[in-house]
Amino acid sequence: MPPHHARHSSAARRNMTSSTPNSMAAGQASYDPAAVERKWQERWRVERTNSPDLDGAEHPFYQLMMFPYPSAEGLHIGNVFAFTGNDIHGRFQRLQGHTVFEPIGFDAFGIHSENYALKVGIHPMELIPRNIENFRRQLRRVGLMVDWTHELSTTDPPYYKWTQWIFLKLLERGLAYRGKAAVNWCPSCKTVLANEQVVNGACERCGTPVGQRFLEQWFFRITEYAPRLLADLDWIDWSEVTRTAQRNWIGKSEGAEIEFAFRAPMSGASVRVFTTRPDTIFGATYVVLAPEHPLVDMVTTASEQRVVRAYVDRAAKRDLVARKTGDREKTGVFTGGFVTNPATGAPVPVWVADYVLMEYGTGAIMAVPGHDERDFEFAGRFGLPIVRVVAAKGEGVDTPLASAYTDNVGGRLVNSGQFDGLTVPEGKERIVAWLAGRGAAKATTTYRLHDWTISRQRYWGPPIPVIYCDECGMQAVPEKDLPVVLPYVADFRPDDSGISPLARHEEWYRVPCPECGKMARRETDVSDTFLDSAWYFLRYPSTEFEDRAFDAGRTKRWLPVDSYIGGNEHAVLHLLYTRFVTMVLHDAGYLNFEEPFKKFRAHGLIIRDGAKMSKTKGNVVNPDEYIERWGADTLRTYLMYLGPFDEGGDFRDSGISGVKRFLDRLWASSHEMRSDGAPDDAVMRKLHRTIRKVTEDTARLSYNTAIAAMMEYMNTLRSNERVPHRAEVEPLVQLVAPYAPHVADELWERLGHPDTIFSSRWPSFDPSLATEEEIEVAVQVNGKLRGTLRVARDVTQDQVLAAALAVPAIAKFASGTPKKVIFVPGRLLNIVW
RNA sequence: GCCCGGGUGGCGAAACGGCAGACGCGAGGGACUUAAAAUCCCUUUCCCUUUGCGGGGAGUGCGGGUUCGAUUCCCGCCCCGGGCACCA
Repeated sequence: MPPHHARHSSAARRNMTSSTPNSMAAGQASYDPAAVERKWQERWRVERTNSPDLDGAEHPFYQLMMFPYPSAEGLHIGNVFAFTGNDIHGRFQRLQGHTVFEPIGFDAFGIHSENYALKVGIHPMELIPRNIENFRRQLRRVGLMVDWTHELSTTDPPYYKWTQWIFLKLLERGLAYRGKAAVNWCPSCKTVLANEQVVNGACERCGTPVGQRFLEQWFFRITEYAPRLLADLDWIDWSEVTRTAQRNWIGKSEGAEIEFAFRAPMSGASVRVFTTRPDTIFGATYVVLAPEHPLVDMVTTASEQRVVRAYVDRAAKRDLVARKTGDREKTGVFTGGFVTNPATGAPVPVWVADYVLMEYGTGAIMAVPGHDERDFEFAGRFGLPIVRVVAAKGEGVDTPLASAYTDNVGGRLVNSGQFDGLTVPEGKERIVAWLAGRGAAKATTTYRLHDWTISRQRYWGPPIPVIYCDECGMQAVPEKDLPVVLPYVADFRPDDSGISPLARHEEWYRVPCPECGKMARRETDVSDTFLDSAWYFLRYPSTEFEDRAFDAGRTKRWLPVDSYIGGNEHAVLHLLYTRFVTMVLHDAGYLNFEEPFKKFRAHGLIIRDGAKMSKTKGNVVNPDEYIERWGADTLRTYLMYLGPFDEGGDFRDSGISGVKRFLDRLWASSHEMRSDGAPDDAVMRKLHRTIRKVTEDTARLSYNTAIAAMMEYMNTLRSNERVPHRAEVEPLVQLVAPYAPHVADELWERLGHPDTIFSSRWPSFDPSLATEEEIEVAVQVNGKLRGTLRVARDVTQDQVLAAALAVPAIAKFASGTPKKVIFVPGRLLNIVW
């Protein structure tokens, strides 16, 4: 149901095209967002308003938003929310005098695109450009300050040439390697997934339970960077939630590796375990190996061979889902072998159980059932001894353990020989030192983070630039031969073989060896999409250079990114890989910074009717509809007004009319205002307070309260049908500009300014005007509010107290001299009798 | 289970430890108008009391605590959302 202005729209449009500066007084047209937005989007394009001088900017500001994946469904309202939040910040910085670069691009490679292409039966090379075109159209309508001359798509050969180049840099530095490994295999997408892409044991993309496969894969040695990736989190200016997520993902654990020597008949060998609780070693009553552990065969005695073999086989077949989720009932088998507890000298049995994971620590643990829940459960189930070695206050060696006692702060060591009575931290240190002295232990740090699997047995990605030669072995594709272009192949469907579709195209993969010239074979896997997006921000300022990934001068001027705002769903994927790649390029001498973003802020999620938007739920909001009905300016401002930007919010139709009304009133005020005489003093004070608040709130992304402040000022401007003065209105148009750029530019022009409002300077506030002369002070008696007083701003405590005592409603509580008087200047007076 | 968020009117939400509910939506009433729209004005947490003006009390998920004063800080719970999940 289009609002009131619909029937005026054609008249409005006529009026607008003929409007000239200063024509406002004559025949004001009502606000027609569609016409205004069309006009200004065109003007900005023609005048290149949003293309900064990348080489000459004196105060560069790089505002980066997370580039979208161009889905067939088109732009999502969540994208609009995120981009608007970025755009407001970028426009605000520009009004502050910065030269702002706000680029956008498309993250168009990857499984998501490819799966959709398979579903609709259209080749991605046709589908993706179509989707991108639709995204461009929609993005333009939102009115973003995007520099379209630096647009990029990860699927363009001039872009992925450099993605491949980055792969080669990692290869050169020994950070890319091939290895056969148990990998997550999605049977539906028929490809390998990184750990980060497995959600609850299922494929992040399609939801199919993920299985386990052993495949030869390319890995990036991100674990080598774990300590640095972790350390920098202490100082980078990022949202705390994101830093915490990364910290947890990297998962640093300090502890020790301890050797448990095998007993006869295998004397001489030993198994190394990792533990974070070396203090509990006197309570280690058995040792557990992961089923994949290389020592399993060796330790297993002849009599146990059959059972152990069967268990190991079953574990190998059991996919990672069943093992990592669902029923977690502990299982395991005894190997028949024994090792010696290096602290007690006692023999302890060696078991195999799948609750121990090969990929973490050493793949073997010392089990301390008394002080570890999992070990407690396992020991209970298999009748293994449970020994107490830590006791809380009031407990002794013999206090029975109904469950594992895992507290590592309050307890004291017991049953631990010479170490009895120590606290847990003391025990850790002393026991490790003691064992280390005998060569049986060393303090170590372990990380949860795994190396990054980047091979994808799929079609839609950049081919990994490597050639295998029977004579010379694995060869990197020489830089001059980049890009290795992804060929158009009609049959790009993956199959169960675990081999990439490109491996079916001999005409493509047969190439001469760059070293010896004999026929060799290209790598037929492509790389993970997350590699594409790990460096895109480096490319934007340099899109016109074909002979380098990023130009040194441009990079020096524009990077690192000043402000990056995006969804926290990327906290441990994109944002971690990006930091890693940046560090590697820094170490390789290509960048002089190792952290890519000076500032990162996570925004919230837009939901609908309390639920995440999805096609199946049918609650997807199409931005086009809202832009048509209300205009982009209203939609933008409304999305920001919904709630705190970092929390997101529930998108409902109710409320959007209030924002439209606000812009209508801004329009009306700009036309009705008077220019003669002087502005109202009280209104001007309110204006300066508003400028201060909007400036502060916009800077810290508190958009909802900034908008509220502008609305409040609008109420002041128009209260009791007063006619506002030009000096009262004009600055408001500027304050609104980051939020509702089209209407602001239109009104700015109508106010007689020939240039875009975005080349004007943000209004400043006068601190003395921003302060009220008279203030209201709350008067409390014994902490309870009993009245308020209007007093001069700079009154003293005694003056307020005297005034308060003169008020009967307060004086009636008086009983002698007050025990205490608390005075908060400008706020309140509390009298305690 | 662990780690993050969050819980405030009919609704979305504000609130440096200092007048809880700004701003907006919705609802009700009024002015202007032939009428409508637009605009402007008033009311809108709950309970008690008062013919009215007014007065009193309770109240920010629950229970404690610190403080002259707590939505805000501390301790212990409950509920909702998200993430991680046998990580030794």
